[in-house]
Amino acid sequence: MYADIIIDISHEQLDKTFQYAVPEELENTIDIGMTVDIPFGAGNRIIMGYVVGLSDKPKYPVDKIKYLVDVTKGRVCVESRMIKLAAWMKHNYGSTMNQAMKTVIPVKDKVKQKEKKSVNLVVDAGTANDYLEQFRKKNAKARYRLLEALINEPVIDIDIIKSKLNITQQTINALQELGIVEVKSEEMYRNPVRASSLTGKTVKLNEQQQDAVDRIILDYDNNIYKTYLLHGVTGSGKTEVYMDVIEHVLNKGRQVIVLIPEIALTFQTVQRFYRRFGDSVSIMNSRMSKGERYDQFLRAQRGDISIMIGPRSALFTPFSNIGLIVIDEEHETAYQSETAPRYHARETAIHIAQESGASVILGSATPSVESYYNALSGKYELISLDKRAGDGRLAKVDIVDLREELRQGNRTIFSRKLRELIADRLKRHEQTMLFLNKRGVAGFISCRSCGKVMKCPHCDVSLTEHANGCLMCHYCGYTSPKITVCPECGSKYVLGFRAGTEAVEQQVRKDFPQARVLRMDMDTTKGKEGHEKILAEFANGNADILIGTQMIVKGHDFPNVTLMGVLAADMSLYASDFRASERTFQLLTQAAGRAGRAEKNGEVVIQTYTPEHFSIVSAAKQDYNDFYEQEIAYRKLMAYPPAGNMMKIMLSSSDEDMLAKTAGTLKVYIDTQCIRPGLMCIGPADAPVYKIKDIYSKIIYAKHSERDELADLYEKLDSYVIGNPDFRNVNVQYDING
DNA sequence: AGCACGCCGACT
DNA sequence: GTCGGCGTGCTC
Repeated sequence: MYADIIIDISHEQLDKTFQYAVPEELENTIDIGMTVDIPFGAGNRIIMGYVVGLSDKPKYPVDKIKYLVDVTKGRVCVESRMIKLAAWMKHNYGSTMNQAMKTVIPVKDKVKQKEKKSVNLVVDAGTANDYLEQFRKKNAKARYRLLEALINEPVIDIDIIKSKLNITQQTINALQELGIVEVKSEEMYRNPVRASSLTGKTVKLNEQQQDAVDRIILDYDNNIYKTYLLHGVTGSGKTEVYMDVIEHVLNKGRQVIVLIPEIALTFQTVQRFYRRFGDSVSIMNSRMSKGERYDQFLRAQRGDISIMIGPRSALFTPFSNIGLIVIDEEHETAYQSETAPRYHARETAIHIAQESGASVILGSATPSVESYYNALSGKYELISLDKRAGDGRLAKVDIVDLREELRQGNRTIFSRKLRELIADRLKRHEQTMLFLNKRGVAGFISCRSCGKVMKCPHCDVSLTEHANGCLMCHYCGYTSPKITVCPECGSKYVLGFRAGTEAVEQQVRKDFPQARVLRMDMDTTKGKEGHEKILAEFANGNADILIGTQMIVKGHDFPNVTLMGVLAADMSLYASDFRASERTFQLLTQAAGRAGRAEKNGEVVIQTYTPEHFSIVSAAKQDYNDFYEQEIAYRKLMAYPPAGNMMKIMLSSSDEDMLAKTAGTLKVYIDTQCIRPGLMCIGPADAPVYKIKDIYSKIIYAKHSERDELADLYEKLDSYVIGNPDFRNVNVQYDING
């Protein structure tokens, strides 16, 4: 008997199955999905591998086939559906089979918690220079290169050494044996989850909620498994709908996965599920220890639990009979993985559901344009909840035109209206939140006088400013010279937004010295604890004003907040990304939902240079359909997803010249060798952040109306890149519809 | 990823 | 020659 095995080394050249002979005594034990120990390579070193197939026929010269050693002890066997899922992800999102396997197998007992290794110089300058001279004489080029670099900079990241200096592990080992360097690895540590207790009231479903539940349950009982888009305005009680459907599914003896964006995975949310479903609920989060995760995995497999709540990785809980997958806040960007395979939890959930005959509920107050498009086209079923469940009221929203403020001579961060309202709230001892939506801001240029933003004439996304003052499009590479006067109105107030949360804090302290101010951003929330601490302090009323970025508009409810100020709504509007309008609408709608969720009337002030922009207008009206109509027209016009499909091909390398050369080669290859009707390819252009840690990146975009065409293109490009030695030091990543 | 093999310049 | 060191190719 022979076993097809994926080996536990993530490398393109090893990303295929290897056939091993199964020892007779293991023939009855071995099964697809098991982890086995195998001898590999010339040294027959023992590594791990995953069994993905079994057969009686050898497909490889029999004399070269080795025997596998054993089934790895202390590891759980994954079901074969997980291996199929991994293969699907590999094909759809572009990754090695090994990476896909690791994504799908949630528990790794040998946790490679992205430990960062660095090489440190451990001898003094004199000794180092002696060695350097010695290497030069002996013509030991690699050692010379390495030591030279280390003399300049005594601590260097091991990845950079290997890629940028083209040094192999052997050279590092050699210097280590000579006692010149040491390799140090930094371990990341994580916090255990801490729980406190809370109580809440149970809610009776209103008519609309009950309708939604009934519709889904009726289909379910008739074995119709669909994807439902539950479009419910803020406060319409989506969670209650989920819970009723979940209960029904559990009663049928099937299991449920509930996905929540990590940031919203607070104890409060989870507590609601605990209260209703008790011990059958389990949580997964990224901060759990390997032991805890391993337990979760076993418990799910044994059937001890039947509901798993967690971030996108909870999707891979090994339940035996999944009946329902719920994705809350389905529009959140956290549902897309940042590492290969760059899968999207929504698409993956739908795939899993189709494979196992399960339903999917997507819930959001501001659905992603993709999902709404699918709902309108009949691919998903749309269920709307437009009535607020409790007694909550919509906040009153005011849009303030900052251009007008400028004309009136007010050049500060706060409009007169906002300043007045803040003073009023201070007097009434109610709380204020000030929101600076800095998401994806990379130096766009706008006119302070007329609000005009410099955009690419071909791609209709914002141009970003480079160090030399040139403006550049990150989709197609279009460049325009430095702009000093507004081409629209001739004003010389053309510049980018530079204000950060610190600047806002200073201004608040200056204008309202009596106010107690809290600031929440990357700086003040080092680690997860900081985040919760600030929110708790604000909730307890220890501050009057909370200033922050996106974090403050997500999740938590503060009943005493009656004023929300959005300082510059435009900021997220002009990220150089075709989803900028969508993000802006979502953020503003969420922000507006923060004010006045309880009995007190809330007010929202949105300050902007472009009060007429549809994202801002429709967010102020809390009108999703209005927003959607205009946004989808734009997507259709530009053939952006969901109206078309777009593949992002990102090339990165430490060698700038090589990067430029290979990016050009690849573009030419696509244009000449991959001709297919309807394929459009733009670029290469510099990535939004061109240089990160000495690694340069360029991007090529390919558009096509059919997704499969792009997947085919990916396969073709991938094999071309692997076969071309020029790409040796260039990393190529693909991302479809990200 | 890591091991073996073949090539290349320096040294006995 | 031959030895230490580097780059390349292969691994069931």
